[in-house]
Amino acid sequence: MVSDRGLEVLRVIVQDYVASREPVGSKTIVERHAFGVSAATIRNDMAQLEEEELITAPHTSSGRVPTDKGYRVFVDQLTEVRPLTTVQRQAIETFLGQAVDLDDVLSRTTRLLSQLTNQVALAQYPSFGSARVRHIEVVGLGASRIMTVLITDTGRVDQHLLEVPGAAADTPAASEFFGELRGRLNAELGGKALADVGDSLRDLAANFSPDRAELVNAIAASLAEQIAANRQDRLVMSGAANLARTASDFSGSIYPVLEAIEEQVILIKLFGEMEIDGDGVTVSIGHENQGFGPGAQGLNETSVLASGYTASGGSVARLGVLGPTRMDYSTNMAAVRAVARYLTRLLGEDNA
Amino acid sequence: MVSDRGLEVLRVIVQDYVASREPVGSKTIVERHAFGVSAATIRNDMAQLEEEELITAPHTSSGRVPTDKGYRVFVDQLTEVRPLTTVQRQAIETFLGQAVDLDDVLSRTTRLLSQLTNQVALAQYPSFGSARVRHIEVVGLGASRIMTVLITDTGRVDQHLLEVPGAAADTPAASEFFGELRGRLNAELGGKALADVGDSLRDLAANFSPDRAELVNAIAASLAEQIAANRQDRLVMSGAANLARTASDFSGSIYPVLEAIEEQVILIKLFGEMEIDGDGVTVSIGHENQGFGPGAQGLNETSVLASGYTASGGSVARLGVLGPTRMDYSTNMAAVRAVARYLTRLLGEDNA
DNA sequence: TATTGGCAGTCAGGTGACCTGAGTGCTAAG
DNA sequence: CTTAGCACTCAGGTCACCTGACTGCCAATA
Repeated sequence: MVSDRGLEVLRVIVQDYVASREPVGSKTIVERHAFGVSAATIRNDMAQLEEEELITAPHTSSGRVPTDKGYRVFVDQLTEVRPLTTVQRQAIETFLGQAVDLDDVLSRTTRLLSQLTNQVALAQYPSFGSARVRHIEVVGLGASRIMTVLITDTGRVDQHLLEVPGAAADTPAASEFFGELRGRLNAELGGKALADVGDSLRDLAANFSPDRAELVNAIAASLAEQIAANRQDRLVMSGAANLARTASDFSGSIYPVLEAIEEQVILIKLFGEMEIDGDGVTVSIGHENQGFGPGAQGLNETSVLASGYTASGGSVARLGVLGPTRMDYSTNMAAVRAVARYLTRLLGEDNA
Repeated sequence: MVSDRGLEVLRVIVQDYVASREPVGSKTIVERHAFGVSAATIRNDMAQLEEEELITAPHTSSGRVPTDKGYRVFVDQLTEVRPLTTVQRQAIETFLGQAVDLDDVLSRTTRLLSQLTNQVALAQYPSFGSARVRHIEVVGLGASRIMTVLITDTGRVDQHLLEVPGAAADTPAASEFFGELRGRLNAELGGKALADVGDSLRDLAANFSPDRAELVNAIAASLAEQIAANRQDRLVMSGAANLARTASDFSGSIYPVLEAIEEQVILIKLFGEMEIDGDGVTVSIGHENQGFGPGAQGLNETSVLASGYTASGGSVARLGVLGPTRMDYSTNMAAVRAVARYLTRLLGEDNA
């Protein structure tokens, strides 16, 4: 077992290594921290930590470096999420407060978060899964072209074009018909969860005269497709340049890392698997990122910090940062948590 | 002056250097290309090329490398844009053909282009500048919340939320009023260029009863803001990982390059300055990218290829690729041109 | 038993000497 | 104008060497 002092040694190893980027040895530990024991004693503790695979030596005669497992223990037991400074909090409020729509909110969120952490920041669009229909529009755009617009209570707007030859969609009659259709759609579907609208859409044509059936069905199919296609979430990303800045933290090129990030599927899966309790911040470290498809091994030397935010309608999405395992967990976790909280407040009140 | 053979030498230097990534010397030139003269003669030609600053020697005893100026001459005079293979053409059609909306089109475009060129691909949203209003929606979303949706003939949809306390926007009366407002807005503004709608919006309230004036003005202001805020273009980007792959082509870190790319303003300015004739491809090489704001010197060692595409309504936007100056101009220019052409066709017919 | 000082051993990384080979510029001759 | 030849340059690889920062272990100590 590792003694209390041993854990304390682990902590300072992580902290010093993150700060200095150099393997830390027993001598520097006793010099920089008041342990009240000699370097030899620290060496004994370090031998135990190495036994437990919490630290490792890059080569025989060098100091020690935390392993993924070491970072894990550090994150779980040894670090306090230190609160942000008031200046930083204000920066969040002023910068995010200016956003005009959901796109803008998420774009600003990632830019802000990447600046606060000096890492790559990621944010997921609120999932359609548990979102509800707020409003549906059907608009004729010329003779044979119809646009459907789906607005959800998460503030998301998706449009879809469909082509219906011979629909005569720009006549007054069609306009009236669209009005009726719009009314019925909103009456039937308004407030329903997106996952549940399928059935109602299928029966839609029964409510209209048979000669309209084809058109109604085309529109219903378009809406259904719109919902299905958008079920797959999208990610917003910012701060990729920070990866290049910290390139020396990676053993090889940063190419596989960038590639894994652009392959958004991997991150979406990873976000999905990370359990997040309340407004906490979850961390996935190094090899823990594996198993999310080919390309995910590009994330072998990175850590992902994630938290959740809630858009109105209760739909939860993730946001977080990604960087080398050698990162300042304490500060970055605080930043992620603060931004997630603020985002929840913003989107909650904004769409209440 | 540089002789004809001298230019031919420049051409093979560029081609060989791009292919091999190594300075090319007189001996390898006579070995690999049938010039019918000796290495010494080539050396004389190279001395002239160096005199003209078209090539340079990294160090005394090594082969030569093209300068920015050398690439410029190569691009302007010595390269044929070789057509794409049928397979590649088909890839463009099938991949882009599946797109469902403008976001999707541009996202697919950049992913495709980055795959075709192995470089970073960029695409600009069609500018609002010359776009026209296709449709405007006004929707009540609860008691005090109103959403305006602006649809342009470029296929772009922008929504905006506004808060009007006490608007009672969810009453039947309000709904009717919104219908009237919607009708008037579309009648007055439909088909107008976005740049020209300002005046009409200002006079809008005069058409409604005075007790509605405040609300109408709020909505008009919202629409005006929506147009103004979106005048500034956005960029879609893909293939940043390719920069990491070609990292050895840059003298320093790729950090400043990535940073310049994320700072979209620089690229938007650069795109704006590049003159594009017809469906040609314009190239900006190395130092030519300077002068577009701080951070632009990050693009000192990159070249930007750009072409234009036309969305219906005549609004022109740019797309292109960015990579190290040491790139395969011939192939990449062909890819950019082909994608730009296809995009014009797609967006033209799709919104005709 | 836990801690300590001391000592021998290890090894990454820096330095300097050296060599090799690719490539050049120049000159004189064809 | 072209060519062959020659002397020169220099990047980059290799090798030997040294230094300094660590460690592991052991015997002494509190």
